[in-house]
Amino acid sequence: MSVLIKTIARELNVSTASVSRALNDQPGVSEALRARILEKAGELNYTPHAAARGLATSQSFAIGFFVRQKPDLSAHNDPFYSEIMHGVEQALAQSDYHLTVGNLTDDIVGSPADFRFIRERRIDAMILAGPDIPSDFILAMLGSGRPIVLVDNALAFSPIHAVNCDDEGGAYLAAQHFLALGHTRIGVIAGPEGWASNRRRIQGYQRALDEAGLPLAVTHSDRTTIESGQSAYMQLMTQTPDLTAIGAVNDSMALGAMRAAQSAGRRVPADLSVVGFDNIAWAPLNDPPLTTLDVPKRQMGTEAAHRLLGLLNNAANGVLPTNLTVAVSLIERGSTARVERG
Amino acid sequence: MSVLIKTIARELNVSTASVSRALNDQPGVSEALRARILEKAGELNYTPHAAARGLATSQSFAIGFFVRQKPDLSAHNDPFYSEIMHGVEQALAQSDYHLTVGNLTDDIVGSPADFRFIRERRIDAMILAGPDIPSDFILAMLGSGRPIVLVDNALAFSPIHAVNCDDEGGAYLAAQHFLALGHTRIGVIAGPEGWASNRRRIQGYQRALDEAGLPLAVTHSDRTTIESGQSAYMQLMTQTPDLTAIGAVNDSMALGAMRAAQSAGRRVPADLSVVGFDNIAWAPLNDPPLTTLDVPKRQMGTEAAHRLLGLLNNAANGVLPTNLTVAVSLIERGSTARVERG
DNA sequence: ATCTTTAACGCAAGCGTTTACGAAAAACTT
DNA sequence: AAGTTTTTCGTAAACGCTTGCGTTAAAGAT
Repeated sequence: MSVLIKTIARELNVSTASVSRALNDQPGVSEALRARILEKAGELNYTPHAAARGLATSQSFAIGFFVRQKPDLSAHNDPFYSEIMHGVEQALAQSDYHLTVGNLTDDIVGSPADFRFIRERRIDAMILAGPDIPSDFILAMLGSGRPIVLVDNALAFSPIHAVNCDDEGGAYLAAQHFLALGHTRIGVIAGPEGWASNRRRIQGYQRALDEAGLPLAVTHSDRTTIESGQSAYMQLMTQTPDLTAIGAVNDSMALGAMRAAQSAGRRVPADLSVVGFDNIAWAPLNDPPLTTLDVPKRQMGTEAAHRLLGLLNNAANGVLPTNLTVAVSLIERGSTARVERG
Repeated sequence: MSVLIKTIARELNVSTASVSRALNDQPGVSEALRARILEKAGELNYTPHAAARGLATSQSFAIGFFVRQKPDLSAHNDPFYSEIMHGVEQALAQSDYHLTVGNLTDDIVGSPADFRFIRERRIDAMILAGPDIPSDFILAMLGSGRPIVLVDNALAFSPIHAVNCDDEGGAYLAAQHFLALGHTRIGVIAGPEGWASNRRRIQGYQRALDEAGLPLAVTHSDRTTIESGQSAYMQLMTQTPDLTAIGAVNDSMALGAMRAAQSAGRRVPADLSVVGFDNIAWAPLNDPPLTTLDVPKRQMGTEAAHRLLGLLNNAANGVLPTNLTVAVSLIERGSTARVERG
């Protein structure tokens, strides 16, 4: 019926042990035998049985990609994590591992102890994505001993592998862009103060303006949706009506702010420049197309996967946790312009 | 160390066979024993070892979600399949199965014979998503004997389970909407003639206009992007300049057409009504917000998953292939209006 | 030519389940 | 009360692979 290791062994009159060793490039087989085995395996079109191998080695050769979707995020329904996942999948395609996915629901983060993927040993390692994963949960997962890398998240106190984008640097870039266009009265629209990425993005703006000796007006909102962008705009403008440039902490808020400005009679970019963050899919489709910061989601995925594979190979000698931040780049489009003189 | 079936057996002084039977609700254990075993299992926090179980039963308890991304589709970068995947994942969360994902690259569809997920028995069943999967490949997968359901695809000649949206009905709805608004000169912008869903959508428009005794102008394009929407608009308008309503075969093309119309000085919806198809994420964000047909992606995913689970359970008595088409609904937004009189 | 080291290979015992099959006990027959 | 059926449970053999250990053969050292 199906061709097993013992099929090859029988046909070649060798032991299954030798076949196994040959197939896995392990020492203990002469080159001559190895060659014969490999050839026969190809000829018979042999494929290892994943479960059997898994049972013997207590590995699953599966990597879990688990994301925690904020309700907010599904609102601006952005293929952010999908893109990252594609990156992961792409990187894994070269390897022996395959990808299994899951959603970190409230139930799961609530009681990490019965996270089935771990308990049933269905994965060898995992990627945890999303800013809203409780650190308790992360620590619990860490306790399972499996390699983990965080994406779009990080632990403040405990060392762990993580890949994030350069929030601070990106925001700094945006601020520089404003300054280069001659803006001097600049504001930023942000989400909840608690989110780390939010804070870093604000800091980026702050640093640039500090360097230029200019003030920065900041408004917080409790969400990061289009609607909250609109209301944040109102609030910001009543405080500091003379702003000529607004940076938002993400594209949704930027879009909201733009809309609010437009319906208040201000033209973008003639009267007001605005830049977003993330470069979500419809940023270029807006009217005017949104200037924003592109975060290389795909690359973040492949980076995370490569790190994981590295950990899996050197599982013995613990690689020390690295915190990778990938660079973001400014995409100049139609929503920013040189400030009107006067 | 870790708690196994034999741990429970030893503690209770019974055989591992009984424990296994009790845990899987199989006959052959008295209710009394079953209860004791279940209790002890809970107490010890026992979890089955997936690989071992898989080896014994030759099942993996994994379901594959494989999508073929058209280059086109990644262009309008729409979380279409991600949404479907979420639906699948959600439905599977209740079951014993978990989800593993993969991309159907050219390599894979090119040589189905070495699709590792199948060969290494890593999955019990699969969902194949995307209109561009060659039927050769689908047939090859079918040959593996595993349950399969197609999403956003269907085989013309061979019976197979599939879930699609009601392309024809949706288009009919859109046409009705135009008619109700008083439009009489209506056109449609479509992609490649070869695509089945394209054809069905055109047919929907056609049927409604036939019933109303009105003509329908159709333009094809070789892609379905924003750009091709723009050029298709030009083409359509040179042929039939007096159109007051345009239906597009998807939202990207609709947006392209709208943009082209606007830059040609026509106001939407005052001078021209347009409706899309799919209700992609940025449809409501456009200016004006795009009237379109919402296809319930999430639901398509859960339906597909439920079908698969059904097949998995009745694997013995072959369920006859069903072709489910889910209803789409018209979302009226700002891009359509009553035709100007005169 | 003998002794020691090293490499090549086979044997067999796992890995943690499930599941025929058979034995013993319990439940019905008449 | 003895035979028959049914239920309950245990024994042991898979499932397909990996790997520690022992044996034999090859190679090196003296």
